[in-house]
Amino acid sequence: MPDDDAEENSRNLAALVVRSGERVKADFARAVLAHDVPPPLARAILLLNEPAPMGCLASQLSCDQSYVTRLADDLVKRGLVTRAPGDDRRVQVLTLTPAGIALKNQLAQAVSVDKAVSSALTPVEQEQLSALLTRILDMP
Amino acid sequence: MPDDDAEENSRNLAALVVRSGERVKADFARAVLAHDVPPPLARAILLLNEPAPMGCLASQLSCDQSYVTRLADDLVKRGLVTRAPGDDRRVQVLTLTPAGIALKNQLAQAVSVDKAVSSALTPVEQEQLSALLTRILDMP
DNA sequence: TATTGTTATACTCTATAACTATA
DNA sequence: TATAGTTATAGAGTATAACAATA
Repeated sequence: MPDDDAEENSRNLAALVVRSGERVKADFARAVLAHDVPPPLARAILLLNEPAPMGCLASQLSCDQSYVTRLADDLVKRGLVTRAPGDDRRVQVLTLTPAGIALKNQLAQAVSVDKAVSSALTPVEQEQLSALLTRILDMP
Repeated sequence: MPDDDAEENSRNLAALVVRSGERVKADFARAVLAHDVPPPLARAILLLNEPAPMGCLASQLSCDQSYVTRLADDLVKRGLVTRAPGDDRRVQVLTLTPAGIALKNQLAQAVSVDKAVSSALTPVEQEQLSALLTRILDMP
């Protein structure tokens, strides 16, 4: 039955997509945990190229604002960011401290060295992969 | 600086791989939750084509055995599987009940209908994607 | 003694709801 | 009254460690 084959193939492909995502996440986690930074904190740090309101970070991380509060608490406790009111006094702006900047550079280095994705594929293949995955993500 | 570009591209690609995996997982979750089955339970059910020892399920799910105990408790409570000692009396064999089989068929149907991956791509493209992702997963 | 599974506990990541302060 | 952030709480998914039964 070719129908069953098609179905099984597409299930395998789905599983492959999931496992690849998990592999990339695991690589990221390994790289940043070596610097004693939990992955969610590392993600936030790497996004903080410019000082940013907490709500902005929430949308970049696509998570709830209350979770950003939690992350920010942790980052401040570690001396990696400061929290200061913005022009609109409701807004709290997060800014990397010098220690935060130094750590961000280390993390950027660590995650770029530890890149299963780019070391496995040629630039052309990376383009192909990117195009295919974009098609999936663009599905309704 | 072309180096920065390459680095940024590979970071974007990594993010794309992660997001695609999350998309597929979210589609799976939506499909099975419509049948009142939490995703981890659904995964277990779909793997139970044949009666299987718990340790076998643990390795297929790549999770700890103690977690399989938890899943099995839940599946038994729902009347979807039975737990019975095997030839080696240390082993507990999980077998789908008739209700479990019926649900498995419904779930298989639901997840195959709801397939962003295969509806977004032609068979040839699916082959390409599969090959590229396999290369990533085969990295040391 | 090594292996299979269970129990109790705890951890990580994240959301929801109710709230405060500012606009 | 709408918006930004905070607090307290809770839930999903999963692991670790100590243990029991069988081999």
